[in-house]
Amino acid sequence: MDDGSGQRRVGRPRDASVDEAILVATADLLVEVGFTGLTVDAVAARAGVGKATIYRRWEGKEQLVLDALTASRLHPEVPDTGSLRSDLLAYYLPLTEADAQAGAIRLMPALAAQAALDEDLAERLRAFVSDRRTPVAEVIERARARGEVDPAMDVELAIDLLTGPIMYRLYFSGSPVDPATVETLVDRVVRAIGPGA
Amino acid sequence: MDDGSGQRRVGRPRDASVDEAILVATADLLVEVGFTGLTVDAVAARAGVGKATIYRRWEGKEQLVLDALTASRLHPEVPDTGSLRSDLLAYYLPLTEADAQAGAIRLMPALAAQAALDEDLAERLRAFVSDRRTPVAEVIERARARGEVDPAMDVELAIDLLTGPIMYRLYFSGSPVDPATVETLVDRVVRAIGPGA
Amino acid sequence: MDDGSGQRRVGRPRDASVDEAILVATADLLVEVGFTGLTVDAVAARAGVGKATIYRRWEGKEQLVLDALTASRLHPEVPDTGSLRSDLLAYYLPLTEADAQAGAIRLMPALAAQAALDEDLAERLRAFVSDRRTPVAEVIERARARGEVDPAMDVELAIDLLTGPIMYRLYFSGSPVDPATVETLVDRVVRAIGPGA
Amino acid sequence: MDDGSGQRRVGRPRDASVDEAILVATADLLVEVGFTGLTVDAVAARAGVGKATIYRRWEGKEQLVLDALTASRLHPEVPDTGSLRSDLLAYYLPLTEADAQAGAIRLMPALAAQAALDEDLAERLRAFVSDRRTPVAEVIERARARGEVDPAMDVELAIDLLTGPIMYRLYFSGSPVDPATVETLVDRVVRAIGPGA
DNA sequence: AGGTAATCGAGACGGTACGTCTTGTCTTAAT
DNA sequence: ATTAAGACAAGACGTACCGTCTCGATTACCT
Repeated sequence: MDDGSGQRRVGRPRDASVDEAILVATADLLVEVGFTGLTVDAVAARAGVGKATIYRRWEGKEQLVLDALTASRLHPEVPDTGSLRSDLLAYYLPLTEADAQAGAIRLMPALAAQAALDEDLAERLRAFVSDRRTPVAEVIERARARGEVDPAMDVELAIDLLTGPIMYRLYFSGSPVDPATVETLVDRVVRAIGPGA
Repeated sequence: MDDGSGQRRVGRPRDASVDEAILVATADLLVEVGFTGLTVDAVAARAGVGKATIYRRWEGKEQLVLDALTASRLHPEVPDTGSLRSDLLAYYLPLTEADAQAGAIRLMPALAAQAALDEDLAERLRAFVSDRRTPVAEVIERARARGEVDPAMDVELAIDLLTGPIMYRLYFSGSPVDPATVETLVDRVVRAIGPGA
Repeated sequence: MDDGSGQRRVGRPRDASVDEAILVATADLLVEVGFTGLTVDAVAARAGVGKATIYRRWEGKEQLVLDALTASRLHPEVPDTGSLRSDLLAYYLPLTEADAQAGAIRLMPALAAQAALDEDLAERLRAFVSDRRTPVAEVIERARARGEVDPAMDVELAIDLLTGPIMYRLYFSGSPVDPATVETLVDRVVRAIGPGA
Repeated sequence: MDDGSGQRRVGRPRDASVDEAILVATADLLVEVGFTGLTVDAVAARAGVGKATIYRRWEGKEQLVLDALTASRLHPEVPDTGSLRSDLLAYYLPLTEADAQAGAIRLMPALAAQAALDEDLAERLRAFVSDRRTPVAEVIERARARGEVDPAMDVELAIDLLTGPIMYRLYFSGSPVDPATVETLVDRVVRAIGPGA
């Protein structure tokens, strides 16, 4: 009889606490030295692990970092405040805090750059991004049920209208992402996706 | 004898054709191997140039790439078709072509990643981005003069509402950027920034 | 109840066929890839054995190789042809065959190199070498009894005079070790160790 | 106009002082940690040199060590004391000192082991060995001119009769190489290669 | 018969050296 | 002073091997 995984394992099984140690070391080092400054040797040393143990689990630095991010993700709660506008503000305003902008979100361009050369990484990156979008989709669908959103509006594009400008500012234009900006953005998007005139 | 720049020059003057050769080699290689795969040695070899010659002119790979991008830019003409909607479509629809998406635009995440560690590069990146935004700003201001845009609307945010979602899709979510999407996007943004109800 | 060895044994006894398989795999691989190219992983894989099983029996690669050599040794018969000269030729001429020179004898320098760092290995190496010298000692002693050898001659040095030049040629000088050379060598040594003038 | 080497050199020439520094560091480390304990990283660090600089000049550790030995060789003076016996003692007795046996000579087995896998190294090793044999050859030829050596005696084999037993003892049999032994050895070899009875 | 304990194949583990690669600087002779 | 060529120091990369360890399964001995 077999377990559900269908995976017959011989030999010494991988030590799950090692995965944990590596991911923690990676996350810590990312904060300290950034993506480019991160070396696999440093991760191995910090985690008290051999380099081979890292390369046995991940193909390279990018996959490792992506996993470190994924593992440390705080699945944001889906806000439910009663109105589309306040739900969206509840979701997006925390992004204006310095902490949020200094954290994991900073690493996205490096991953996107690498993803251009590595379809596997690109796939994982898309999954990661998609994961973060789910709460917003839920908020919008709920609003649509209440009649606050144009029935014809594509949810994906609606999310892009919110997240896109914020990321664009953070990464490329350097314009500030502050509460006032987010509020204006949300107001404009609420108008854009509301029921047709 | 001195030139007007007040710059005292001794010895052999720099060969301007060398700058050109380096930038062309850089641009070619970027297309072939991407940003991460680009090495300064390869650029030097391709350009038939010593590495010192490159480092005498640029501070590093990132600045070089940024200049290669800037040099090869097609300063897009500011469209003037009579309406905000058709002006914006004239500007953004070309981005849906495969060529455009495979080209220089692909390199932005790598530059953004590096810019996080290098304020000088960040400054140059912002300038580059700002440069590309000017035509859209002009289109929007013209529309505002015609009464098509809310007088209170912040132009910068308006541009972010258009460019942000497109870049976000290209780099992170992997969703397609096709003519239908761009058209829907433009329609929604036109509604969002139109004169208040 | 105890066996005569005074060794109290509990648990599953060691499988003797496993020793054999490991030694055979080692000997085969030595011929194929040489001492430096030999890895314990490869021995384990070839023998169909876990690495721990090897390390349970030997302290390391060198001991293993030395045992593989010892196990595969063809204890050369002590020649007895009636004269010192023909006895010595009977013993040393086989060494001029390509097979002999390509085989185990080739591995001696690697073991000697390692022995310089490992007194235990050095001891085993000396025992191995001494083992091979015994037949020659017997030949010489027999000759001495017949009056063919100087009573004052040290047997050990006599053997060194024969084996030393041959090994030196094989390992270091690269000079050929052919039948003519061996014959001349034996003739000279017979003269050197013969009864004093 | 070209120099005699016929080698047209462009680019920065190799820095000869770097070769020196690397060889000195190698020689020092060999004494401290032995051949097996020697790492290329350690040589680079000690020499204040990048690893690539080492690999640009040598193919690996063995070639480097061999060059370090060759460079540091003290071309032993050819003794000329008037008799074959005393010339040979003048040459070989110094080998009985602990210093001599602990030094470069200790590394020969490791090199010989590697030479079995690398024809280029084997060639260099033979040249090194041959170089050390020259003085003895000269001593023997001079003795032959004086009538102390059998005109038919092959000089190479004569040298093997002296050096072979000494090396064999040092590397394999572990028997001592002390002044008394060397004296006996020389006496016996002098008898072996003297003019025919 | 059941318990105990060392064995087995498999392979993960920490550590460490390898040889390659890239970066940005420096050195040469020639222009 | 600049150029092309390429050597240089520094240090990260990903691979390989060593000798140890852990796992589940086996195989004897000893109650």
